[in-house]
Amino acid sequence: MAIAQVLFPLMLPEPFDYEVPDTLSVRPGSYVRAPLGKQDRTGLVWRLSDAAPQRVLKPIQEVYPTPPMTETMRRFIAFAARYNVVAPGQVLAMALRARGGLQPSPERTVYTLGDRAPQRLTPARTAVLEYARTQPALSASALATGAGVSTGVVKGLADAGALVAAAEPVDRVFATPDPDRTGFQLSAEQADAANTLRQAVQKGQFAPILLDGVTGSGKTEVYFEAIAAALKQDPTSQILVLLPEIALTQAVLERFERRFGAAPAPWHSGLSEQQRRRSWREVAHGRARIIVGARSALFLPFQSLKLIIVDEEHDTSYKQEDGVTYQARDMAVMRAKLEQAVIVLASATPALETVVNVEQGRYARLKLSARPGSARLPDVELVDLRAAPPERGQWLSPQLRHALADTLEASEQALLFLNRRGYAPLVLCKSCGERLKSPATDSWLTEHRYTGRLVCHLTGWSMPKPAHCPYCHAEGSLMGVGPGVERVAEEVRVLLPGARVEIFSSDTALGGEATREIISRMASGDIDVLIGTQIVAKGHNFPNLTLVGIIDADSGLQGGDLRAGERTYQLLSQVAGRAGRAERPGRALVQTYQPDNPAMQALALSDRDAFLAIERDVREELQLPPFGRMAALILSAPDAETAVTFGQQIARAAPNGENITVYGPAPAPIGILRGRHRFRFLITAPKQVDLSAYMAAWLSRLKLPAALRLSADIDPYSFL
DNA sequence: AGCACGCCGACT
DNA sequence: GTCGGCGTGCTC
Repeated sequence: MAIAQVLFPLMLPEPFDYEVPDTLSVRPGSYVRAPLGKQDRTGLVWRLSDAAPQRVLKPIQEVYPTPPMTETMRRFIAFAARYNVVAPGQVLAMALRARGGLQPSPERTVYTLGDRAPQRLTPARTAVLEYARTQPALSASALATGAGVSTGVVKGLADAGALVAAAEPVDRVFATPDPDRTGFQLSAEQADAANTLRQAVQKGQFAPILLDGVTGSGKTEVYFEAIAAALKQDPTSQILVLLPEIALTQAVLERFERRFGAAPAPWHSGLSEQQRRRSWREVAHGRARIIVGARSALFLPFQSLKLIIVDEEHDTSYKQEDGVTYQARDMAVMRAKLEQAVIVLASATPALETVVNVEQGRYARLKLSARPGSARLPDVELVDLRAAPPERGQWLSPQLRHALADTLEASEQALLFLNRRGYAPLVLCKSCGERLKSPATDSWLTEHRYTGRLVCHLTGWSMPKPAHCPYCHAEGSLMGVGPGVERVAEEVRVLLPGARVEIFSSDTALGGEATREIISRMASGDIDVLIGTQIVAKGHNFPNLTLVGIIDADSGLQGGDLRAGERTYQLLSQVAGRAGRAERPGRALVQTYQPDNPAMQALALSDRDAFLAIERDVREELQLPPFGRMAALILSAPDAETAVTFGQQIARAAPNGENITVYGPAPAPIGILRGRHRFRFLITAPKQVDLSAYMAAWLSRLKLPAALRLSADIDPYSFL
């Protein structure tokens, strides 16, 4: 009797054994339904074995009609689980996040014109037949709505034989992309880079390549050629393009569609259940060729993955912090290695880790230096706020005010960047001094004037702005402190009464439609001053934009984050790069209280490499990543007291390791979240130490009450 | 993740 | 006396 070891998408320590009935064809990687406890659950056959069973086994109930998960993918799941110190089942859960994708598409009934005319023709019937003549096959309700009648008329015509019913899958297959459509006109430098990528793809081996190109140098056009090469190379090849969630816009998908004549399969958190199962099924069957998605797309069960693109590879949103903690860019490199695929990391401001990998010969580098046409990088000027601060209650320095007025005078556009949503990031009571915090979470409430609410940006909780202070009950004493985009907009409207001012943040641009509208109005010159958060940093091209103002360049430098300087540099240089993309020269004004900070100096000189060199030396000196390793252990408990008590116990259980240092427990950066108190340990070790194994050993020694939650974070991003 | 088992508070 | 709270542990 064959035994199948089935892995379930649950937090179980190992796969479970099942009997394989003779009637079923079960292979390693098969998706199966098997009884677990009271009910049947979906699992994955991890291995087959013919050892004698140690106990009476339950039989597998069903094998789903999906091609088995490849051996490579199963090895990737095992690797990701081990590396990130979670159960393999938890990683499998990420690979199976589409109920319904395992089954064939549901079908619906659609109607086309038949060859028989109905005996009796009423006006309603005529309307339906007329409408059906001009349309492809439609459902009864679509036909009825289109013709302005009820579905009964459609049914009647079908019964009479005037309409013919046919079954059609609800989830359509994705159209095959065409690599031979004319691509973009490439410059010599771009064509060189595209050629190198093409050759790497044709070799069919693991090859990590940094595509290092300044903003506007055409990285996308270049990696499109690598995609075209992979499509041509092999009719089954699949290509994964990872984008930061915020960059996954309709406009980006349309760009793929223009180049390849077919829309790619999308994968991100905003998909509907139907779209999700469609993408999942088509990927698992190997039919979807190009998949464009956010970080979680990395865990899709590809059949034949030949090329991975990680666009904006430095972007911190590749670091997943909720649930299973992982760095999608790093996991993508490992996946490419297992798949023997090419991986392209694209960025104008690559992460230090990536640059060091290039330096040490592990990654190749392709450089794109020029902006096509006559466009130049903007001149960046630092505005020293210590010397010329804005007036009280204002956020624009005199220098930036003048520049704004000049820009509008010249009929050009300006962009003001402030990475703070809402009106004011802090609300306090003038009378008792209390700061308003989110319930059960240690985070300030942000005032939003547009909606009149106080919002917690961490949990999404909100309430209308109260008339009385909730603590001392003074009336009208609540005051918003500090700037948000709404307040800056208010200031600009006073300064430039005639200007057309618009706010662009995730609050004002929730739907894809609103986002597109604001971008197209900016592009066509219908907005004079756009005030935006991080959302404006990504890839929009505004030809008449000549002034970028950065309101608070220092905001990213606070907080205990070893990458704070790097991140600030990356974000600000990306925002500054929005200015002057067409023929007009651009100018960026950076307001800062720390003009001597290396990140600010590098911005002013547009000298990324000098900045990275300094940053690199500091990290090497202190043996920080990527020269040393770090991990965090996060403990969360319903109250601070238990957290502290068990924190001591956990600290005592830390295994000894040569050169491994354990710091903590200390309150975590987000000390209280959703009513849970969080503490954390920080672990540092030399590069060669296997910190994942160390963390796993530590966790396995602990037996704690279920109310406590403990999770490891390998290569943590924020710490202190 | 479900689901059952089990041991302490307020109800017919 | 029981109904039921959710803490703990098991599922091949």
